[in-house]
Amino acid sequence: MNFDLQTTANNSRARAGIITTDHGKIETPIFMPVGTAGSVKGIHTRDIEKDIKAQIILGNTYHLYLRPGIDIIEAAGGLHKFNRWNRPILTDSGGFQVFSLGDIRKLTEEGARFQSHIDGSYHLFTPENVMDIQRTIGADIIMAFDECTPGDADFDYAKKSLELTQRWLERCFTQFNNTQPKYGYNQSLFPIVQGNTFSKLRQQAVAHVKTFNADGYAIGGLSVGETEEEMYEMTEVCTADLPENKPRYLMGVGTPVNILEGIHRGIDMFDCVMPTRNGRNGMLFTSEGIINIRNKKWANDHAPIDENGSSFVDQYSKAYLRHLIISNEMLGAQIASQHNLAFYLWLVKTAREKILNGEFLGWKNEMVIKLKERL
RNA sequence: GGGAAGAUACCGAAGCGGUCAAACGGGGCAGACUGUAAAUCUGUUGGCUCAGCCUUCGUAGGUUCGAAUCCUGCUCUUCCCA
Repeated sequence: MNFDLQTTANNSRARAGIITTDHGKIETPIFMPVGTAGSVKGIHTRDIEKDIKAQIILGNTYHLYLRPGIDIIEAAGGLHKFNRWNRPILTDSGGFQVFSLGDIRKLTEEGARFQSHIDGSYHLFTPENVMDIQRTIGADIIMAFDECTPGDADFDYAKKSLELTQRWLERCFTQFNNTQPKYGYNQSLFPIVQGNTFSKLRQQAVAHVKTFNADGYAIGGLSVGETEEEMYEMTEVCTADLPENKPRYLMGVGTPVNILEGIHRGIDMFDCVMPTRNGRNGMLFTSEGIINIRNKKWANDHAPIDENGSSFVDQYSKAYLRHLIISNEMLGAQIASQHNLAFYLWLVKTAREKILNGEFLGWKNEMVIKLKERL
């Protein structure tokens, strides 16, 4: 994997670059649709590629390991062949599930013992087997196995947790470096910066991850309950010290505003379930603001969902989409998800253009005001 | 024509003398959702000058300190027999 940093804005840390993988190029800043179980919920890969114009999607180690199981993915020839997405894929390690499945998991030095949310069976994830599983899934970018702490964790817990994440990271790289890709193309391992909302811990974490000279670096443990101000502050603390010539990935973020603010602070890659999950639940993100399409005021509004939207689904009327969502028709969830993803990809593409032509900061400040609007 | 059961809020349906403006489900309205245990979850759903008051349980009367709950007439619905 290679990263070509093209431009850095002069009055912002915003950057434009190109990541090159064996499955193609990714123009940054980029938003990566989340496809946890091997599918971006409700959207065909054809539309992900040609309509939404996504350049890379996510998968999740935990979910794919539990179902269908890595033996099946291996027999398919890897996730790209299994889900027929021939462009870059990034897999999350299951570290986020250490956080979100908090009730049914136990942490030890060795790893995390989980109970499957599907059948209650017990499983152990270690840095080593998570690397092996991600080798088998075959994503272009794989993530270190970490502990993601809740936003309200205190300093002592955050410090202990970071230290565990750091020891796990050493083991991740050892295992990664001692194993080979299975399908003939390269994989890159991204470490994850933790440290919760404590600048000192974040700085220590950044210094530690840099020692691995990785192909890219992720910032984790944000958008997990802390305030937006804390999230922005921690992002800045991290990007200040991360290498310029490597992509930075802010995990799990966020709202369209969060993404613009993240780009402004030097982030190159984002992922979030919000466009798809919130879309299924009737929330639309548009360049004019946020729409709750279930609200009665749209019932007889026959104007397009988003007149200037980049997706073909944007020409469906608000009244029709509302009818579909209210009626629990699956097409409604599909249209809403597709619209939101197309909007997110339009947003980062436009941000990239503005960075390249030197207009980013002014444009960003205008957009942030509009994007917070409730229609 | 004879007999039986029943009529409860937007719909379905509990309640069977006081703690009932009335359980529960659906529908309606609104909110939440940030490396997806989520096509999920939460709140609300008679009116008002809103910690109180007013009007509601087919309809008209009655019994009672007190009725959605008991009694009588009427109207309608469903089922059974002819």
